[in-house]
Amino acid sequence: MKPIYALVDANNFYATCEKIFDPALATRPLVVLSNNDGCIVARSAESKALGIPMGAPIHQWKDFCTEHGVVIKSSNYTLYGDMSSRMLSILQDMCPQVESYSIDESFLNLAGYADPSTYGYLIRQRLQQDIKVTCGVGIGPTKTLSKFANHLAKKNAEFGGVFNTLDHTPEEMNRWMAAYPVSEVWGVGRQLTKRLGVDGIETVLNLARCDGVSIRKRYGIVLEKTVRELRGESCLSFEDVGQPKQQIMASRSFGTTVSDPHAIKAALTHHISRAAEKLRAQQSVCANVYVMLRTNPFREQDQQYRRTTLVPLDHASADTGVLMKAALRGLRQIFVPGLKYHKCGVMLGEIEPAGIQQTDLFAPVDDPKRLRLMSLMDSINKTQGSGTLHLASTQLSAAWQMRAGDRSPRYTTCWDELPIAYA
DNA sequence: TCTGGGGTCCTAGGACCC
DNA sequence: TCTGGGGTCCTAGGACCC
Repeated sequence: MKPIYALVDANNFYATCEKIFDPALATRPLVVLSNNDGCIVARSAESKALGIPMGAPIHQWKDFCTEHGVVIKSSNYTLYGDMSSRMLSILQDMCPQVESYSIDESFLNLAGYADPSTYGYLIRQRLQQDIKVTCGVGIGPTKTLSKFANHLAKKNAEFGGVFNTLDHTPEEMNRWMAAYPVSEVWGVGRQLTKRLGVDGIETVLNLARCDGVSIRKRYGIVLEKTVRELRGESCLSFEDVGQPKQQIMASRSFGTTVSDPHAIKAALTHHISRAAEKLRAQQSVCANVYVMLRTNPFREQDQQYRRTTLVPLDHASADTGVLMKAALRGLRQIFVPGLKYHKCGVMLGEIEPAGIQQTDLFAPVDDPKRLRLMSLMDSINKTQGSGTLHLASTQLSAAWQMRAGDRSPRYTTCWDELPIAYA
């Protein structure tokens, strides 16, 4: 049976999470900042109404926020992550096939349901009731159409939060597609919008009516799939939850510019620890470690530098110590003294499931005793808080730490930060 | 002063091989 | 004088997503 895709997407997810636990904020405009308190990554409905744009650097909007009483919050991923998994378990309870696409979005397969649209309303109601999260539901025969339907559901109040393309005639759908710019299509970003505009393709309908082959020649295979999906031909399949990641990254900009190699080393060892933890959590090993280092591209007055280097391991590993040694070797290769660095990070590549690597008798493998130590460390860090236990080689240095001035409490995961109700 | 982090997929170009 | 071309692998980088 062909799948029927329902995209369930929470409205203003981060802002909503903040409001749920602090009723005083219920009707106030609110924005949530990125890591490091750099730019605005989420806005409540009231902030959107004030015209605050997504992604804006907060320093350009600080005065505006003060003037209009906008509440500014640092991001609290512990809280959002926990709310996200609650949302996911409700969806999994309501539908056997769920693909978690991002922290606040999932695709569901509603094929076989007697009335997908009605079920969409039920899903919406249940999320509202159980966790106070409002979402939009877009339903269609392809992922790209369900994305577009979701957008229509959110933008047009008359649909009550659910839009199903299958409930509309082709003529009606054409009218909807003609009414929205091509930039609303999933997979069409800024650059493509510009190029398509030059070619006279300005609305969703314009794109849907393009010839697949010529689009492929001019724009590549990705956009060709998008065109076909807009016409109802499914090209992107359903992926079940729990696929192991093929790359694992950990990177962060420094709170300030950093030139001291020891501070960079400290940051890098921290990133490796986090990445290795994620690697072990999905029961994988990796064979490559990429190290990235760069200056701040926004500071045009500074000398610019960015480099990545790949360090292959001599055996696939999930041992923090092994990965750490490789990362530090990479850092020595690309570090240039005297520059003002802004960000560093690591990426683990060539990831495969642990335990099935091809090895011959003489190829080194991870030391099982060390692996038991790692898994013990992981479980303690999981329950007692990240960083409770770490390898001695993980250097502690405050020089590069993030800023997060206005983070709300981790209401749902930390005993010390539970919400308090006064009777 | 202050501009995120994590992920995927595709493509172009160089190196290398036969 | 004339000095291949196609396949594959790797890497870097770009585009997109949220």
